[in-house]
Amino acid sequence: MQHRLSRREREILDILYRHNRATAAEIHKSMIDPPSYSAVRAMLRVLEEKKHIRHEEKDLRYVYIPTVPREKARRSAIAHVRDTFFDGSAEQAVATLLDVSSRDLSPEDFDRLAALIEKARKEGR
Amino acid sequence: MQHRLSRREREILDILYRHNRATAAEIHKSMIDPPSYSAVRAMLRVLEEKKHIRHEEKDLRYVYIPTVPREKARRSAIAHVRDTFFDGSAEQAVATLLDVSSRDLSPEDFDRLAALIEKARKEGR
DNA sequence: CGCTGGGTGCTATTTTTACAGCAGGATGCT
DNA sequence: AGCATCCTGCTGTAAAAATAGCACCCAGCG
Repeated sequence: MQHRLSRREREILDILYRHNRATAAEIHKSMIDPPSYSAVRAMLRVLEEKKHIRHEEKDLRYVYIPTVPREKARRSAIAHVRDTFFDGSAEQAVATLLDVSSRDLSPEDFDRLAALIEKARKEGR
Repeated sequence: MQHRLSRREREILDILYRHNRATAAEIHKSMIDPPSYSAVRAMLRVLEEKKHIRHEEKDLRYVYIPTVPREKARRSAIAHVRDTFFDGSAEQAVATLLDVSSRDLSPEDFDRLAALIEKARKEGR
């Protein structure tokens, strides 16, 4: 389902997940190597037809929103990365995640992470 | 660059990252809703032209390998998920990762995870 | 040897994607 | 009112992707 997305469709959807919601103009601005504005709008129409997104009207313009809620999408995205690149090992995935993110983490972040582990440990029982 | 991949190309590349290396037949078998074998082979040729994969010859058949090493691909994949779905927060990403994986984690895994955090904390200084 | 079962290389075709352009409607200046 | 601006809706089309179908090659076997 999610796998049926074309390159641009995935790009647009990723932008929507980053922004939570966005107008056609915002999406256009966020695209890398963006096509014309009208091309973006055409894709939005297709994405909507395929039920990947929907829109609401806000101040006379459309605001687009993914139909699959972010919470659900993020879970499957991270599980997919874990399984594709880390042989299903959450541990390895965390290791890489920490490594890639290390320069942005404060001591407090580490405290919170440690607490997270303990929480998961207890809940796991 | 990585973003220029079409739907099937990404699918094939993901399979290659899961398997590390694979023959056309193995890839074909691993695809969801697979097209004909020859269709897969055509895509492999295109992927190779575009330098996303290369092949080695093993026992008279081709074994395909991603040109971008797994280690590098996994780092950018996980950073991408973190940024797209978790507002760049490694902490949130770890939380979801643990949640999604919790039923597969042993007490020893939690020990290792805790150790991982401490290690990252020290290295971060 | 002659056939069969894999594999490869190449090519042709259909379907999808990616894209741009234009008409039309509301708003808000000036 | 007239004009510019920003939006939507629709349509056409070039390019790329997805796919199938050969022809050919080589190894193994009866």
